[in-house]
Amino acid sequence: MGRGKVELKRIENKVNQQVTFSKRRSGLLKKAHEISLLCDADVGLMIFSNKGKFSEYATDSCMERILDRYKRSSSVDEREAPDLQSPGSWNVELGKLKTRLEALQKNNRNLSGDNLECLSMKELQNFEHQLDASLKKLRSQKNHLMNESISMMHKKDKTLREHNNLLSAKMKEKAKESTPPFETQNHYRNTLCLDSLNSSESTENEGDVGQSEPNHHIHMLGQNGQI
Amino acid sequence: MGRGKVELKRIENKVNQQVTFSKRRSGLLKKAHEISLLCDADVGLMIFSNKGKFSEYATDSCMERILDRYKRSSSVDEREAPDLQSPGSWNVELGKLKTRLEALQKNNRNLSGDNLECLSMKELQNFEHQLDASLKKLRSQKNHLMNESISMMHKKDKTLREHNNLLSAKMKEKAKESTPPFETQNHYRNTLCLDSLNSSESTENEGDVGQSEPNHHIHMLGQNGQI
DNA sequence: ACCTATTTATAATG
DNA sequence: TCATTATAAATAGGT
Repeated sequence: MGRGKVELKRIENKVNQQVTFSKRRSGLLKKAHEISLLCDADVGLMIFSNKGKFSEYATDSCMERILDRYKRSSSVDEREAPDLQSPGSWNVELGKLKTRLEALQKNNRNLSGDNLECLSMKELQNFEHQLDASLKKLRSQKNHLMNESISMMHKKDKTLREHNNLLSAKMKEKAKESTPPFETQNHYRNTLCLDSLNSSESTENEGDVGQSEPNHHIHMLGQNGQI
Repeated sequence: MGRGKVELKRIENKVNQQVTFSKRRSGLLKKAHEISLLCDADVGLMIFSNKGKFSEYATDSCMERILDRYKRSSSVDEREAPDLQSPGSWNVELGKLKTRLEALQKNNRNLSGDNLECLSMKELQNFEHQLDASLKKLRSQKNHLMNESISMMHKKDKTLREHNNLLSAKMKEKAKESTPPFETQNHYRNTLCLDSLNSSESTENEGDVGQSEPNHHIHMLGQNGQI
């Protein structure tokens, strides 16, 4: 959006970076406000510039409320600073950590597809294979989870059907007691069974179990909890 | 931004609201990521839809880190660069770095598909999308590189052929001077041309250019690689 | 900070 | 939801 297409990588020129930051920050805040207003959403946004300057937006101007909601939704909130007592060469440690951190961050960006311009063909291919492999593993794990949930539903279904049969049998008994057996009643019972079976099967087939391509069916399944 | 001007007020129609929410949410997340990457900013973004569905973005995928920083900055004033001279601050710095490093490392493992067992369905889906997007970007970049090299070789080929023609012409001249023209020499020239052409083409076709996902890449591709 | 040429985001539509 | 398209908005690069 501007006179040139923007490269998705760190802006090295400090001045440009600062200008861009300022413009984009206001854009981001504005859009956060808009979605909150238009769509009735609760939004919390925190921005620290590289210089440490802080900006925020929160629906109803109350970040605390959003944070509370966040904590509640993510249930687990254990907070503990790592204990570092050894008075030794912190200086050295710090340097090492920073180096390592930079390496990791670079890798992370590569893996996120954000820093590809400077990679050679061979490196690109390596990353491609790595990503492909990761995706396979991930999808297999996803399928595993889904299959588990499906078999669980099968069991549930079976249980329900058994219960249903039991109830039907009982009804039959009662019917026998009060009135002499009649053809119509048998027929009635069978119909009931079939109905319950059909409805449960159509329910459990509502998600797309098949591999590959993230798609909306899967979203809907996982939407509200862990399956 | 769209076919109609947007009214800055709550969208009453539930369906429209949901659609708009979905679109704007992805836009917001994207922009949060972009400012983080481009300007080296630390960003934390939390969104609850009106239905309660939660989405988030955090620099380095670690919301906890951002929240921590937020808490620190809102209680104690986190002005400017940390004072590395005071002995106590190293400790703090070190802790921060380690936290960040751990976050990155975790993210890295997840992106590499190494640590999937403990992820929820939702997290898995997030990572799947991320990986998919990365792979697309990566392949597009790969294609870009290949196209570049191909067009370079075409140029080279052209140059060589021109040079070749020049030489042939010269030879022909010389031949004219010393001996009367003969069929064999023409034939020789043609053979040479074909050879140079073939060798360059076999080189440029190494690797798979036409990888999957045709649609979106196409327009990204044309950017710089003319062929 | 202001100005536009462009690129992006997205509302409407199928 | 998904894709497409026409348009409104955001913003990169200049001044």
